[in-house]
Amino acid sequence: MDYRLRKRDRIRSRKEIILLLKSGKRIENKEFKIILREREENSRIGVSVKKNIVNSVKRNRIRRVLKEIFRKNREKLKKDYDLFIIVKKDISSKTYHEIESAFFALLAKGKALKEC
RNA sequence: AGGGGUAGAGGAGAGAUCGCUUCCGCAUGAUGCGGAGGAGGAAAGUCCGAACUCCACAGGGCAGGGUGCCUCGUAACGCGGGGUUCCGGUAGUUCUUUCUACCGGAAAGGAAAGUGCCACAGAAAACAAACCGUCCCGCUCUUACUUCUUUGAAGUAAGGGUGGGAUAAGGGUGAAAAGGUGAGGUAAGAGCUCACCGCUCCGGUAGUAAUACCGGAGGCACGGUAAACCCCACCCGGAGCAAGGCUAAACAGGGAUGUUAAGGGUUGCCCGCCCGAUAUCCCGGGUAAGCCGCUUGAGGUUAUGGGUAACCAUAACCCGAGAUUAAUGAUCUCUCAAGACAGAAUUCGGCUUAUACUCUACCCCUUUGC
RNA sequence: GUGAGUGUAGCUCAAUGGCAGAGCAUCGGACUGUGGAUCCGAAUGUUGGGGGUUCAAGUCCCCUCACUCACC
Repeated sequence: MDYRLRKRDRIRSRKEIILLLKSGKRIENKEFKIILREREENSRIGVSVKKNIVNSVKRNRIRRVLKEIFRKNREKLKKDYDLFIIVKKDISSKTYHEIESAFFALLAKGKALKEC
């Protein structure tokens, strides 16, 4: 399995994001809002952290951790998706593993994961 | 030894695995492989100053904004260095005033160009006058005493009233009361006169200067506030890398002006200047994908020299991020003092603010010892 | 990137440089069998924070924090 996360694996234009926001399926809890839509092949990710988390170092860490989680666990997705994650709460003080389990719990709620 | 302040230096390290991104090389034809590099002292706030680019010129006046002890540094600054004066603290000195040293701070030009303001209290708040009071003189009333033979009159003293004059010493206030203290002087007083201090003016000396010191003269005039208006001196064209340029794609055009003067530009106004036909302006429509700008620069490090210093000069060596949904990360292990504030977006010079912990220098406080 | 504004009692807002107020809300009392309404009374402030100018600062000046808005 390829664990890399190259440019083609990321959602890279404003136009695409607006389209996704209009047409995608939404799942959310207190921390995240995930918008996803099925794709033919090659899952892609985009992360947006709200500015109410004032400190930019914290925003950067949250975004990087989420990208890392996606990179390592892409094969667990049921199908290929465009996946846009909006972070609503400051979760920068949590560890990688706490964020990971919270993220998977939400994805499972949206039935986007393979059956284990 | 502990605490505080100011200034400065640093601000976790090592290993393994999996990634991201820029450049170079090779393979190749869109990705692989290898190599090298990859956030800060504040990258922050956007409070100042510049570079750079465009607006076809930037020139004058008014308006507006900014700065304001002196001097040096700088590309420039509202920044920095050094000095002056004033203020605060500490220590010493002195009966006290004062003087000296060290540390810290200051938007520190002009109040004898003009205007405004100075609540409450107070007699009065800026023109020094009125009032109370003090003193002298006149008139008058009351009381007491004395003198004259009595009625009564005169005189003296004290007190009250009133008129004229002298005065600014005193008047409970206030942030501030018209030089201060002491002596003389006077009817009472007063820079009225004198001594010391302060102040103003003039001259000299030292210094580039701010200013300091010395000498002389003047009886003293000039309350505070310009971070109130204002005056004076100096500075400022406007916009900002979403500047601006190129390529590609897409769309729908319409209107106005028009040959020497309408119009337009010069982003507050006037003059002036400029543009003026495949032109200019206005309205409407379309696209927003890529490339350049984009990192070698008022650049760093070291040495030598100059300078009290900020800084400057010369030489050698070095190249140390360049993204665009936006790289510099994640996990695990080990070490210790257990890791703060915090993330580049055109680029520099400052200022300001945040900052666990460690260290250095100076100053202050507390305690203990010599 | 550029520019403008706001911050005062729990809330909404006032206040020429001169004793920080109003309305609503809160609390206590009266009225009522009880509650509401009404009447009487009371409490409430580091004027976002720090420093400066001034005799005196919410007001003037500087720095700073938070928030809001506008334009490209």
